[in-house]
Amino acid sequence: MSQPTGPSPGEQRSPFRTLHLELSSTVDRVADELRRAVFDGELESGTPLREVALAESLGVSRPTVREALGILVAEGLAVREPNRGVAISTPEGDSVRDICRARWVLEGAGVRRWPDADETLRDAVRTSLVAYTSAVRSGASYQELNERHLAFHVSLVGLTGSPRLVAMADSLMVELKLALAQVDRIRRNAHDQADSHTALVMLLERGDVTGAADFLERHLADAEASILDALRLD
Amino acid sequence: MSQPTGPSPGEQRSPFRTLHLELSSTVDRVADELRRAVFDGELESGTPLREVALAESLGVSRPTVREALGILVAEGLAVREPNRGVAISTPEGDSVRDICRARWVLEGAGVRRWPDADETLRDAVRTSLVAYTSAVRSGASYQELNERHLAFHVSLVGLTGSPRLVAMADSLMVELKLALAQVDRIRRNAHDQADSHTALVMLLERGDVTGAADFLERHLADAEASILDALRLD
DNA sequence: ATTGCTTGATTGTCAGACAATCTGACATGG
DNA sequence: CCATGTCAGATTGTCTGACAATCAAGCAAT
Repeated sequence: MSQPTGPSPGEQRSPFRTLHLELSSTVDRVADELRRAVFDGELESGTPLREVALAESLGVSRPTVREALGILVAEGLAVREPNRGVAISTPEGDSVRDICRARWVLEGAGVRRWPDADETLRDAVRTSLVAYTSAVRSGASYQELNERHLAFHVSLVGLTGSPRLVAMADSLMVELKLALAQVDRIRRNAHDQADSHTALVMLLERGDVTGAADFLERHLADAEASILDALRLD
Repeated sequence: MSQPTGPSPGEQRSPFRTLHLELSSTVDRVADELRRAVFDGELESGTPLREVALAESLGVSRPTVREALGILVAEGLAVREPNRGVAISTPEGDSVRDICRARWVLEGAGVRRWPDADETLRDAVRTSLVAYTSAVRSGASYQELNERHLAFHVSLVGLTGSPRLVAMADSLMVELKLALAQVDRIRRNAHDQADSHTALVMLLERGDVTGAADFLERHLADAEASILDALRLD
């Protein structure tokens, strides 16, 4: 035995554990580019995504574009009507309400598990909070503020310790970003919510879980009302 | 105005409201067939899904198969390793635990909303319960019992009134069905859980929401232990 | 005003092809 | 014996080109 510390073949015990190689397919890069364009407001809600036009524009073939569009549709960023192609989703009032309701279920579950959660998960919440607040103070770009803000909320779901719930929260945030991109097209009012979030974490650190849950519920309700108001949807 | 009752062009007021035409693409049919084969145990966990072989077998082209495989992967039923193709997922112990934890979050949220839920949603729970119990009494097939059983649990999530949470629950059930299909390959022990479910609904009808929630938590914990035991995973 | 036809555009699906990559076996050299 | 280099086969990732089905719009006809 030349490797006394790694007898099991499945688990490599080597000095290269920290190395990673980002191998991305063309399809993934196309999907990323489309997402970026949507979130940056370059593609308005309802815009049809023609396969041939995109293929020529991006310098890839039509099947590749088609597969990328399938990903966007699966994520809810776009909708496909049979034989009519796919178009950027238009966030309805019902969608926003539904997303916020689902957020409350997921994030509330995370907050309630704060006392029992692993220390590393609680630390993830703290670090995402400081990442957000420091971005606010340093006057980061609007896109980045949104990103950090939503990342904080996802880290709350992370308290459940469930990768699947986090994935669901991520998917909700993607849809939310779509709605926000439509709002920001009109008026970019990323009002500072750092204080609110800091207060939430302080309640948690103090052990007041139910207080934090109530606070979160109000916070999410406010966010919903704010988005609906900005979208001018009843 | 020749249509005084339907002035808005988006809402058709015609006598054909009940008609529906199921238009399904080839890709969807391929995906359905693959799902069926997995759930029926024809495809063992870990089986590689070769694109050319499937295309010839099903009489469709490779891009069509490829797109269907993408759907399966997005659902979590299969995994894709770059340049190595996709294979049926193998349910790990961690996956089962995670699925059950996520189930508890979603279904618990539904149960807690029973008092405030719309009457039609509560009725959906009742009807799915009788659909399950009657299937049990009539000695329905194993597949159908599973289907009804999981449909009842999804109907609990439906109490939240959130389509997205229901979709998430559906996705969890699909993964659960995959794990159960592996179990049933060995021993088909769909032990009768109708009594347990009936007791849960009776607690709800009585207005004992917290009691129902506790009952559900135990029920889900038992289910998790049972599946893990059957899979012989620690 | 409704129906029917025609044209152009777009998607859904197919067939064939090629390069890149993985697997496994084999050969080579220390 | 072990590590490395090499090769053939298999499979995927992607491209090209093509065709039928469907849709939208415009126009003609009843």
